[in-house]
Amino acid sequence: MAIPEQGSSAIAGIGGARSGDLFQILLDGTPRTRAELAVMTGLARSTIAARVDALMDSGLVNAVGEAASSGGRPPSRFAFNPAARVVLAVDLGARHGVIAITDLAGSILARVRADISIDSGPQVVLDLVTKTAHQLFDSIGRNELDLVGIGIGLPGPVEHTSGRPANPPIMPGWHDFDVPEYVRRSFDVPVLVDNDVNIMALGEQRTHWPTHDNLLFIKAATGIGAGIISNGQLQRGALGTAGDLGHVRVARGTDVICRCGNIGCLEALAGAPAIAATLAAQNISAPTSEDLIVLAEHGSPETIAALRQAGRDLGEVLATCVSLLNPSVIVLGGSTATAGDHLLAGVREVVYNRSLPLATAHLSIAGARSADGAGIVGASMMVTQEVLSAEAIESMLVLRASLALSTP
Amino acid sequence: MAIPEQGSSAIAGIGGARSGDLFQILLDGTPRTRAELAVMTGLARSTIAARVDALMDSGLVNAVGEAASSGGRPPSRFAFNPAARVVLAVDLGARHGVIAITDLAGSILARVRADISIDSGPQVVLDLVTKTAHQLFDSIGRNELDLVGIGIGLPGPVEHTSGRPANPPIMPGWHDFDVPEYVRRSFDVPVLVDNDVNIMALGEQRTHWPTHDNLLFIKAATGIGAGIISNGQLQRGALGTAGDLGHVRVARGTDVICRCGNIGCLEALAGAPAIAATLAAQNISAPTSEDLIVLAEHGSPETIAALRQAGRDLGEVLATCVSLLNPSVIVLGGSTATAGDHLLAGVREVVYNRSLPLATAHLSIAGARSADGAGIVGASMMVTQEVLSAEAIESMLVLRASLALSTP
DNA sequence: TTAGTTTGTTCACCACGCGTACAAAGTCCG
DNA sequence: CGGACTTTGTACGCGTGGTGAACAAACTAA
Repeated sequence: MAIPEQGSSAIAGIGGARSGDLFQILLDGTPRTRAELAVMTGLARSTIAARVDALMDSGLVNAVGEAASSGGRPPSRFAFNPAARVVLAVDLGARHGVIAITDLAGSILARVRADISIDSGPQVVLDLVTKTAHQLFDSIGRNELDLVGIGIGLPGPVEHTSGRPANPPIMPGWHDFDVPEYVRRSFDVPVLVDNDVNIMALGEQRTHWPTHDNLLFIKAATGIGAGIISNGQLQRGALGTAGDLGHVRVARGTDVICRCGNIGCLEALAGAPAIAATLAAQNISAPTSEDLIVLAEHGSPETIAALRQAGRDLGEVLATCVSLLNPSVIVLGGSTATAGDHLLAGVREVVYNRSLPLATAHLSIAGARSADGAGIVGASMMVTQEVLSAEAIESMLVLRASLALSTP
Repeated sequence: MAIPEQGSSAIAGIGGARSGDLFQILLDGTPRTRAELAVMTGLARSTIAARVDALMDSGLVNAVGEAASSGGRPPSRFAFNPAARVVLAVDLGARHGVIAITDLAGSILARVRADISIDSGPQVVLDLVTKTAHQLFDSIGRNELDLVGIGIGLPGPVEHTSGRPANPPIMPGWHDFDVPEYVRRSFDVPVLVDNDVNIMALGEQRTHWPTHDNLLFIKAATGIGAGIISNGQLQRGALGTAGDLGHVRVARGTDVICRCGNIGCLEALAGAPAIAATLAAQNISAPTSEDLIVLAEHGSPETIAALRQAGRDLGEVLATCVSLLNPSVIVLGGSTATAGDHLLAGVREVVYNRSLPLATAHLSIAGARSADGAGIVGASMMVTQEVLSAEAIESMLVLRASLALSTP
């Protein structure tokens, strides 16, 4: 005998769970049956059926075989289909950039690394990006109409809401340039722009630390910057320059002059050029970050010592950050962090010594896990987070429905 | 001739703006007409009328006279009625606490300052709080049924989601005590608990800096702590200990031992006891913060110098915080900040010198404006923010409607 | 006073979602 | 192997909520 479903319809519709909300449940990728979705949402089975149909029509949800029967007719299962659409993810550095097409789960379908000088100015750089993007679409034989959005990471401060760089030091000509507007001339989809460190932080958090809502990502290379995720959200500050740790003063370096004109800046002590200079003074040549990595791998004592000291300097600043933000993880990325675990060791040494036990008891300090491409994944995530939101899905489905009506 | 209202009903209901959402618009206090609300929400005038009626029935919205006619029947106007319900706001310090009843806008209707030793333990303290609360209700002659929630600020780290203090150093017996559960035995309403600094930060931001979404509040007294508002939201960190700046190392104090066992802590240099000790070494007695304020007002050069130096030490730490968080305001509160503008001057001196121009160009550093009671207002705001949310209002109205049906 | 305008209220219509009924497709047991 | 049972999937009547139009009320302007 079938159990009568649900009671009073006086409170019907209060939940207000629409197709978009249903989709949010499926976003984790787990295949689910209609019945499971019904109990999760509290909606009637008939309603779920209609919603699932709409989502299947759009392609965003796929049937993925049947589940085991529990004594009756075996239910079919449905899951989010990340392959339904694609995202264009762009990570631009000072001298080169990575342009990639990913699916909706952030998996890279195609990628190209190109030599791009960011100082050629926005038009030149972005034209090259869009041209490369068209080629990528050709190479994987995918329709450009499947593109739902573009995410771009830039090596400087960006006002994320408007997508305009704000006084970027190494990006002449980019100040206040309307990146989304320009890119949308080539691809008419949402264009989201952010600082490259923020994007890497997002990529690391979403892929490797999903249970940690308070993560501090550090990129240590030529410059030193931080991406802050608090309460699960990227924190960008008032002008989008949050995380700019390069020019924080460190006690040790009272006599070191930084390129910013101040003395004792973290970057002037622990930035990649500073480490190279330290080694040069000991007659060790390591002009590039690759050199540094090789030296560290071969166990050069001077290199290891220099990296460890850089880690201590960085750790001094991070100890303050830990007290202020109380993160549960610090992730160290960037070329300097990749050269063995020496930087990491220096950071750990100082942070665990300096901070209160309460703040460090549950604090992990780890190296970045997405060796390369954290930026790409983060750029893709930034887009999907916005484009796959309940509201966005909802309006997309409504649009499709009205189109279907007008062309029967 | 009347203009036909609205078009296709195919997209009807997509907005999903219910009574709760309507109420959010009215929350700013501005009186509005039904017609204005209709264009703002996009809902039909008839729908607005029903929603407004429901809100008026609940008392949360009041008619506030008529607006000027624009050639036809003059419209009546409606506005949020903060007097409809009350909030119990409690701000507990180490040696005394303030207990107040506020309206829904945070205006204080009645308040009492009581001598409470926080180290008497949670039961004793909270019993006194609830007893005092009952008396306050009597004194203003208001029904306790009008109470919608209780906000409590405690002088130590609190896990806000559960309302349990986490290893608070100066609150023996409070660790992991379920404050909401205990208080709810006396008043069966939502009980929200947070760190006192967080609450003060919230109060300052909501009352005096509503346009600044990135605010850093500093309380400088015996201890030194920060409340972080980023992106309009309080940031509490992984364990609720974010903002614990007291034990960050400052370069100057390499030989000062702090009570935490470490050396060079900010608190050991710039905390109120440290300032008192500096003055005592110069044969100036200022054991309490009131003494300090009097001395500063009378222009004692030693006092001013000590405060200014404390400001510089604090500024050194805040310079790092500015680089990390990129706030648009830093607000200095607490007894030390109240003793003239000397602490403020020291902070400004160092922060503006140390930080990059980009971060400080639009940065204000100001003294707290709610001389007293920022904690109370913040505690009240914390409650209203939750209790007046769209969802909360929605379910309250639904509840009222069903009660009205059952008792005709 | 009268025409015109805008607000406030009532009411029929319509779409959406719910719950029920029933067919379809399995499992389990004799 | 077939019938009893269980669970999924689909079709359909019904109630609710929101809309838009019609109309009454209240005021301005000529």
